[in-house]
Amino acid sequence: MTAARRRPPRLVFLVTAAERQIRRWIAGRGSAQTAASSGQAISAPAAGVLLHVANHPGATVGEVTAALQASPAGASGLLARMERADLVRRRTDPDDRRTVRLDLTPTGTAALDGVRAGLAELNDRLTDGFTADELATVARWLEHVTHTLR
Amino acid sequence: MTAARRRPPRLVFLVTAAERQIRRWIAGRGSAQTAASSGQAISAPAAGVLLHVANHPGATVGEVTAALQASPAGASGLLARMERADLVRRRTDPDDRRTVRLDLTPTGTAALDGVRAGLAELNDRLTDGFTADELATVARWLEHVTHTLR
DNA sequence: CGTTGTCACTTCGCATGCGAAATATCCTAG
DNA sequence: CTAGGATATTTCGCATGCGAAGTGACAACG
Repeated sequence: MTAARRRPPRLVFLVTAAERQIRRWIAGRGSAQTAASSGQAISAPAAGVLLHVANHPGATVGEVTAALQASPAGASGLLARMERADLVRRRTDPDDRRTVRLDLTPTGTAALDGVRAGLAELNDRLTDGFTADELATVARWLEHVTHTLR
Repeated sequence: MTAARRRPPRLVFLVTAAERQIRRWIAGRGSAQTAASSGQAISAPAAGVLLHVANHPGATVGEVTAALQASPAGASGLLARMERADLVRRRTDPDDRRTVRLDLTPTGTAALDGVRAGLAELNDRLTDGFTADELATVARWLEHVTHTLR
């Protein structure tokens, strides 16, 4: 059981599996707790959008794209679905009609509390049993992954 | 910069971003290196299938599903695409015609070397700059995520 | 002013992945 | 032997995500 005994497992697979498990959890239990009031599960990327737009009203699609580290196409699709779900509103910037500015709808604002609560619970579960140092290592590694493959 | 200084970033987002980055890397640079000979990028789950079936010829769909920690539906779809790409063959078990047994095609077998090489390179990049202990912590955390949300 | 390039975003075609329902096959009790 | 349940896999509808190509709008040069 000593840390370095076993040949390090394939981290690629572990990350893939972990991400899918998170997605499943959000879709499943999440629908009963994360979104609580609204009743529908809000995916991690969607939650990211809600939080970003809440902190930066009038944010552009490009800003959201950067914040999520997604592709423009992916962000566009996500925002379209979120608009269909009445969570955000898209509005063409009158000063530069190429850019689209985003705002939360009342529904989106109302969903915020549930999102924050769900995120907190998820974070609690994910961090449970690990020291701050260990979690810092994990975070550093995840950032390393994101940046080294860029 | 001390480890525990900043409020721990939202691990959920980091995992999500890292997984997407891995997927992008495989699809992009991967097509030129991972699959080398065959020429087409092989996704992480597809690589998992190839390796599992190589080690367990005649494996069933259920076994692959468990190995990948995927849903039966997801595995089924993946296998359908892999069969379309001529990487695996599906054959009904004559002793129990509900189960489907899997084997690698010659193409699939030929792709194995490239897959292993790509996986090794990816693993090198992912582990670069981290000690064995740190990586063990990361692996332990990823497994914790997978299991605690189950 | 127009032409030409750049920028912001969307659309399209595809891969991946899920849950729920359908399908086909096997097994077991009566 | 057969009805009913269990099991293995697929199909369907949807969400997510990407790259490439398309669209519309600004900008800069002549």
